[in-house]
Amino acid sequence: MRYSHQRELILKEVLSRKDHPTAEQICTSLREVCPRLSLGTVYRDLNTLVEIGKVRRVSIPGEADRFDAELGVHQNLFCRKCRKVVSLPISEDTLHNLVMSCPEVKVENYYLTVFGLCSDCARQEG
Amino acid sequence: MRYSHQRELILKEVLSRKDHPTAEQICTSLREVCPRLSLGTVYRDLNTLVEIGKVRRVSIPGEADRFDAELGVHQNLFCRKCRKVVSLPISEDTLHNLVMSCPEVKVENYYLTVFGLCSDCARQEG
DNA sequence: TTAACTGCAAATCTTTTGCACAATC
DNA sequence: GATTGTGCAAAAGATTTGCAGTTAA
Repeated sequence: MRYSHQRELILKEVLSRKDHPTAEQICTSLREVCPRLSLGTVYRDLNTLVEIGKVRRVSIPGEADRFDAELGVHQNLFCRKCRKVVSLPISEDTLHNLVMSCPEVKVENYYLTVFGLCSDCARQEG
Repeated sequence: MRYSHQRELILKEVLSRKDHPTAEQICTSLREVCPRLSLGTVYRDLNTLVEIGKVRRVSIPGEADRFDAELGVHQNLFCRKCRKVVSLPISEDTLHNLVMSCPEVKVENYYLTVFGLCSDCARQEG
């Protein structure tokens, strides 16, 4: 793989944001600095970055994929009210053991998506 | 809500299958007995059935949604080789406690999707 | 120079929707 | 008879892809 200006920009953007942006949001942001950037390129580069493990994809049923660079220990909550994705401190060990304990099948990866209200919205609703 | 022949057919089809079919697969099957059945209706009815809790939606990133009627204790594995969805015996209690233990946020629902190889494919690959 | 990367637009795939008609209550 | 549900086709939304041109090695 060789160097690409666009791919670097995209990686830097994902690294610098904490709001789990979509491909479209990343593209819109970056067009301020790279006006010709195309959405197709953003998708292509994000796929590459996910493959090489520099970026993580967060899929939410019925929504556009989000991307983040927090490769650490956490899973995500999708807020039904403000539609934000927030990180969730869930014991990776416990989850890992739970998933890996399944007999017969070969687990390679897993995804926990939690729905509900983020702390801000939960406070508001009481 | 009033009775509908199509909705009943769709529910019966989902109940009778164990292979987590997509809306398209359900539609194709049912056309043998109801040739005019439209895909739009299948989607509409499946959404209704999910809302009233008779059917469960299984979302897999990048794939069409699957539907099943197993409302019991289990989560799903998506096989990367044969692309089948199989049920997974995971301790619902442990998972529930794990998810519900998150502070501040209000968890309403959650989804564990596991990727890897189903038992058949795992055996083949060794 | 040549293979990988990009922009652009068109294509693909899944799901939803508008509307006129049909079925249910 | 009033609504709800359906079929059909078109639309919408997200993502991929083909191709011709550009760029990094």
